[in-house]
Parts: sequence; C-alpha cells; structure tokens
Amino acid sequence: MLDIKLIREESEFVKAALSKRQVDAAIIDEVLHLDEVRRALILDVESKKAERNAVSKEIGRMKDKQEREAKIAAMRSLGEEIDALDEQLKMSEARLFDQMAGIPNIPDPDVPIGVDDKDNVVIRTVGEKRDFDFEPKAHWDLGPELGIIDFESGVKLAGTRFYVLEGAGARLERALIFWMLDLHIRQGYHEIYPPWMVREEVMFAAGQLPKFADNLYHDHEEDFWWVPTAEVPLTGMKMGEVFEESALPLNLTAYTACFRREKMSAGRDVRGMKRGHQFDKVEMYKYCLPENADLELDNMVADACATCEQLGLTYRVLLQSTGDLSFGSHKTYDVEVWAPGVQEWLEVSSVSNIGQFQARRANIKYRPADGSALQFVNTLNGSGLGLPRTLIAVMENYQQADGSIVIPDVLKPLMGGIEVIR
RNA sequence: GGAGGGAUGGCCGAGCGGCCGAAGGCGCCUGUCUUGAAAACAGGUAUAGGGCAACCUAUCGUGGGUUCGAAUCCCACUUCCUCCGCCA
Repeated sequence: MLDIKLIREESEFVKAALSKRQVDAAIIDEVLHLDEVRRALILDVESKKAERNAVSKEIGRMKDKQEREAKIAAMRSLGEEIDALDEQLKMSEARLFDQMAGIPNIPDPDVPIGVDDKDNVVIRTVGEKRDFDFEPKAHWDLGPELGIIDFESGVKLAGTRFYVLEGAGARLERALIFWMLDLHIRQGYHEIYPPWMVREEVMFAAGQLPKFADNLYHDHEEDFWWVPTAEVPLTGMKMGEVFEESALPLNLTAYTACFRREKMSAGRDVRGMKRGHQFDKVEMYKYCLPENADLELDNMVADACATCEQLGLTYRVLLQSTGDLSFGSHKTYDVEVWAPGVQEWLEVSSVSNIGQFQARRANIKYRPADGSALQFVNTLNGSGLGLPRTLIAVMENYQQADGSIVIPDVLKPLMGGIEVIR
C-alpha cells in the first residue's frame, strides 16, 4: 500500500514512477478524486459530531425540562444526518481502499525499465558452467532411473504438478533444508517454524490478497489460506506491532512448504519438478530501518549467493526490470543457478526490498530512539533457497557418466554415509 | 463439541450511561536538588484521521444495536484461561 499523502502531494512523481511498470495514471487521478470526496465528507460529518457531543454534554446538565426535550429532539435528527453521512463516508473510504490496495509498489530508481523478465539485467555470473565429456541428463530422466523421483505416484496421489521423492532423493531434500537453515542461523537469522495456513488478513498484509487470490489455495469452511511462501507468516507475525529501534534489524529464517495454484503459469514448465503446486522453500526475512534497507538488501543477496556457492553451483545475479518486479517490490535481485541437464538458468531465489509497502498493510512500525513519531519499518524477503530447483541443479551438476550423482561436500554429513547416489 | 470466566494506555489496574482518552501505581522523559548517581519533589508521557492553525473527530478485543449521549446496557464474533467430552 502506498502512502495516500505521497500520492496527494507528489502525484506527478507517483504517476511517473508507476508508469515504468505499466500502471495507468488514471488510477492515480481516480484515487485523488476519491480522497477529495472522502475528506470533504470527513469535514462535514466531524463538525456535526462535534456539535452533537457539545450539545449532549449540555443536556446532561440541563434543568429546564422543555428546553431539554427540544435539544434531545434536535440531536435525534442531527444523529440521523450523521448516520447517513457516516454511511457515505464508509463507502467512500472503502472505494478508496479498494483502489489503493490494487496499486503496486513504486520501483527504486535503480530498477531498469522493461516489459518482462527478458529485460532483467545480469549483474554478475559466478563460476564456470561445468564441462561434460558426456551428454548430461535432465533430472526427469536421472531421478526415475535412480529411483529417487517418482512422477507417476505424484500424479496418482494429487494430479499433475505433483511428484514423490523417495530414498536418497527424499533424504537429499531433507538434508538441503536442514543445511540451509543451519547456514542462515550462522549468517545471523533467527529460526521460525510458522503455521502453513493463515487468516485472510495475513494474506492481505503480505500483499497476496486481494489481487492474487487465483493463485492461492483456500479452505472455504474455515478462514484458512495455505501459504504460497514463508514470507506471508513472517510478515503476519508482527502485524500491528511496534519495534523499538534497538530491536532492528530483525533477521528471520523459516522453512515451509509453499502452495501455489500456478494458474498464471498454466502450461509453463509442466515437465519435471521445476514448478509444482507444493514445494519446499527456506526463506530469509528482515525487518529493518528504512535507511538501512539498501544495505540489508545487499547482505541478503550475499547470503543467498553463499548458499549457491557452498553447494558448488554456478550461479548468476540479475536485477529485475520494472516489467518483472512483483506487486509489492521496490527492488528485486534474482539468483539463478545453471542446470546443465535442462540447459537452463533456474531461478532459485528472489531477494526483494519491499520498502514500507507491506509494513503499511500490516501496520508494523518502530519507535525511533530519539523519541520522534512512530515510523513504518521496511521489510525484505528472499529465498534461501527454493528447494526443487536447487535439487534439480545439484542432481544435474553432480551427475556422472554412469548416471550416478555425487553428494556435494557440505551435505555429506547429513546423508547417513551416502556419498554417491547410484 | 459442551459449561463457565476474562479481554481497559508500554506494563499492572480502577472505572454509578453524561464532568472518562480514561483514577491510581509502575516504567520512561524533562526539570529542581547533587561533584555525579540514587532518593525526594514538580511537570510531561497512547494511536490514527481531518484542519494553515486554535482545535476537532475516532479508538477501552472486533463488528453491529439501544440512547440526545456508551469503556459502562444488548447481540454476534475473535481470543485467552478453567472444567468436561472427543482426538493425532
């Protein structure tokens, strides 16, 4: 959610910034109009309420019965006017809120202008693509051949976009989760194990609702929404709270499964396990001071890169263009790893500075140490990393000519003596 | 699932339908005193919205209702606690 005052006072700046991400300026004009209507109503209804309050106090002190009855009658009709105006104001505020809730965040000036992910800019590439003296296989061949991925059972159980991991495959997934969490703890994050289902208001706070309901799983009988990322509960955890400045930054890490209907990606990446309805992810999250957000964003990108590096993966860092930037993001870096079997760079992490956007929706503030007025915190989130794609990259990069897979060094202690999956 | 009890400011806690945005205490901030600190004393100390401002409006878990007027009365919901039942 943007600041209505910013829109009111710097409307040209806001329009220009949003036009970079193809947002029609008309919505800003609409918001400005609704805001004016709203404020006019507030002026009117509040002056009437002030009058009623004042007169009601007098009534309490009045002795003269006739005069008293007359005032009560007058206030009764004034009350009816107030009710009518309140109703109008409520509707006016709801319309304004609906419009505001649909406006994406303003991109950072550093963000390159573009229409989609093809306009993302590669910042750096680390490591060399491995040279194979044989034809590297894709994970959808390697996995079933080794008996560690079972696509048929996934479909039998839940349909397309589901799969089963078994044996050393399941264990490798578990090892990656365990190892990543430990790494993030060493990097200074505090581990959280949150609910995987949340209330509607939490989905709103995180910016998933109302706009992206299509992509979420929802239990209609209870007010439960399955989390599409741990970012959602990590945002919701602090809803309505005020941090002391000294408590920031707060770095959190959490493992959750993530659930996505993938309606927006129907037909894309249907083969293999690159894009499923359920996947594991270890997430990093920060609450921080606005002035430190740029620094913390760099730190988080470095933390995500360290994960790739220690796994021995070739990776690159991209700065997302305005066309690819997610709804709530101010600035986002993607980290992609090279997967030689599918011959693709796979996005394993998206590290974003959300600015105040979620903090406004979730009402999360901090109390400045100098005692000045409460301010919204900034929030940042980043995958550290998305599991299926990391698993794909590990499998495809560590495969050998005979179809076996070597376990990366950092994971060996967690594999119960397995050094090669064969 | 059933029965009962609670939810008030940073914390504890009081609150006859009007003088209650809310007593009192604690904490915190400022000042006096002190070489400094402590103590004592005095003052201050919620959030949001509107207004150039004085100031006004709203908020006592949330949402409705009754009333000229609601922290206070009524209804629903949320949540916490206790007990019973059921269950991984």
